[in-house]
Amino acid sequence: MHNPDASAALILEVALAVPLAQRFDYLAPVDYPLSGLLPGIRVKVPFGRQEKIAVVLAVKTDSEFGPERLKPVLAVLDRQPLLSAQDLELLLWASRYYHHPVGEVLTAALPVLLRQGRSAQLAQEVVYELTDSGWQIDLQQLQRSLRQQALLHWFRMQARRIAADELHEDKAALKALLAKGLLQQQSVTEPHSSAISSQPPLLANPQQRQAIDTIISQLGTFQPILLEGVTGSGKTEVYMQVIAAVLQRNQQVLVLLPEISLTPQLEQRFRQRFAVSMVSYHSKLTDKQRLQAWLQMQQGRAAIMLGTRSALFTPMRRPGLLILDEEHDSAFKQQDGFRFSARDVAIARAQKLKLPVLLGTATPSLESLLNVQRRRYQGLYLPGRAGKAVAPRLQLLDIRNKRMQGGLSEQLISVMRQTLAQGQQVLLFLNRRGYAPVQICHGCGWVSRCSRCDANLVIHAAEQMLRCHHCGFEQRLTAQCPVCNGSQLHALGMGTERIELLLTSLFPGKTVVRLDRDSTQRKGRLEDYLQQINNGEADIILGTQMLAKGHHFPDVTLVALLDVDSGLFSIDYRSPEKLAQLIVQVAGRAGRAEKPGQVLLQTRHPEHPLLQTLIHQDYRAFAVQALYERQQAQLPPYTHQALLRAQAHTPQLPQQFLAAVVEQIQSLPLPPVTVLGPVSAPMAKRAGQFRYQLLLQSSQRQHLHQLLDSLLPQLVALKQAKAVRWSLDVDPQDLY
DNA sequence: AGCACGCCGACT
DNA sequence: GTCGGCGTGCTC
Repeated sequence: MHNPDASAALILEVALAVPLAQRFDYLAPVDYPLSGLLPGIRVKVPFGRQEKIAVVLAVKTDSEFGPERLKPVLAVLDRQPLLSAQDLELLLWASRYYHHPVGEVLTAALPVLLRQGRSAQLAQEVVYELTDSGWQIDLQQLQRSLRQQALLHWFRMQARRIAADELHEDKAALKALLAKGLLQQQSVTEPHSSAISSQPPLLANPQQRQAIDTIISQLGTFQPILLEGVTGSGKTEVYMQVIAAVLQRNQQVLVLLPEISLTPQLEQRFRQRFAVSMVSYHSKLTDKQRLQAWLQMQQGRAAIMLGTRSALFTPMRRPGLLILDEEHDSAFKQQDGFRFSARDVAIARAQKLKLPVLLGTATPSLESLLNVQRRRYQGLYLPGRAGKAVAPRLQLLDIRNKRMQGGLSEQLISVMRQTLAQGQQVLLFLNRRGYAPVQICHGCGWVSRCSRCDANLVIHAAEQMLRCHHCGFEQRLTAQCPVCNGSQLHALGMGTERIELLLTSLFPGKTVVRLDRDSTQRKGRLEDYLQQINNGEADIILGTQMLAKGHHFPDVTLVALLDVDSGLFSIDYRSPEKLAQLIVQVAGRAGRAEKPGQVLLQTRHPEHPLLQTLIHQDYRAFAVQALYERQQAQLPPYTHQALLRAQAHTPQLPQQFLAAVVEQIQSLPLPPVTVLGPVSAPMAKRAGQFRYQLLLQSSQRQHLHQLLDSLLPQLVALKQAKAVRWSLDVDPQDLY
């Protein structure tokens, strides 16, 4: 362990996957060639009593820790760096920007198998193709095996070589066809096609053309671009033509989507257009598949990667372009552990790599719009719907002093009747699952409040349960009040389950399909329902937020949002824009070109300025208004925030902890940062835990960072911290 | 985060 | 007597 010539020894500074802000120093192996010791390689190191995989951040000759106390690394795992200098720089930047330990940030960048020390070797690619007899054989001859028949038919439809990882299922049928000599297997080392386009691009309209040209002209330089266009305005076509240009330059493209469910359809369109090697990357893949996809991109074998936010850090051999679709989507924010915004980090990455980064959306986030106003981003706008599509009509339904039948106004019911009579589908939105959001006792005033949180227990009538949507606590629904034993229990308010019952009684003979987390829990259920809807077997579709994304319902001609007011007056300052985004999304997804849909919004505040702008389907006018209100209220994007959450099993501990933090802050000779709190959080995430939070705000990003830099070591040192769990959510609005 | 050490209660 | 509960402390 002791190095005889410590002064001359090389020292490796590494990052380890531990929740510690420090980096660790190790002695480099003496006999290892110096040229192989580079930042970005992995090494195996002894750590306490364990062995861990670490990533080398720097190679140096001295250590503050004291060279004599250093342990030597056990092994060098890579001959080439896995991460380039620029990618490492990005990760270190992210670690500072989000005040999160380096080791854990690095963890986000590497697939599991690499973190575990697996070799970074690309598997030989196996492809399958039809043999001559595979082309010629009569499918009927395989009559006894429908699966083989189907697979062979699929190969004929594809009419190309198929990579092994494209065939997820039916290994048995594949084996059988290979054995019968109808398919043949080959190992290839070259990408299986070098052709860029397998299908010619569509003709772009003038606006698309202009956007495409503008973006292409900036390839090779850093430029964030906000591409704004409603559903059907042809954003995907713009993406594809720009991608074609990047591929022509022999460069790679990384495309990020907010959700896995959106990847297949885009993947399909891309595969039809491009013949290049393409990989996807998301959490539904196996560890092996993720490793291979990552390596394909890292080694430059794949030209396009399509993935969710976890794909953001995938290294690229020849980076050409980053695309982030549905830029406004909150799924781009990682909500636990290393809290980061994939959108913001993508922009930082593009800056480091000198690439354009394309942010596409129909409903830009207010931050992005402000950045366009401030000329940090370039704004491109696709005005109309491509083709001759007509926008749906939006209308407010004033329900002040109107007779209601459990959440539905009579006016809405009558419009629904007309629509259904014409054999068309109706779509209803209510963002509240369960039967009713709360149960109350008219005898004693008892309210079904969760004993572990501050949230209410929601009535789930089908399972006869009271359930907390925040901590998962549940108890049986009883006929008597648990406090006064009386029988005057009442369900207060409306949930999707209750509306569903109401609908079946209001519209007998009509098929109601309810889509929420409860009704689609079982795997494949959602797909079944969507199929049913698209087959025209559903008359009324009722659902929560989960309906808004990705799905298009061509036969729906009437959409109603049952409760828009809760979006207007929520404590969450982002909820008006979420509501606006929902409305625009829904408006774009219902109906088809020749029969546009009608969208009704039930409200008790028809004069509300935000609603007034929204009924004109003018998201931009809405955004101007909403931005102004945010500025008045001193909220992001005009201010920078950090939220310190503390939780413990007693209310006192986190309160004491946060009080100590406040004291620390006040004793620091630092620029002004507003401290709000400690306040009681409305709900505890984990059962039985009391959670409090401290909101730190500053109009200067630098001030916030300075404060956190001096605060973090003290936070770690605070003795109560052992009993109190805390997490920090930093939300700076300026990247550079 | 792991993984030790360490000191107190119910068990073959 | 010891197995194991999780409080506390450390990891180059």
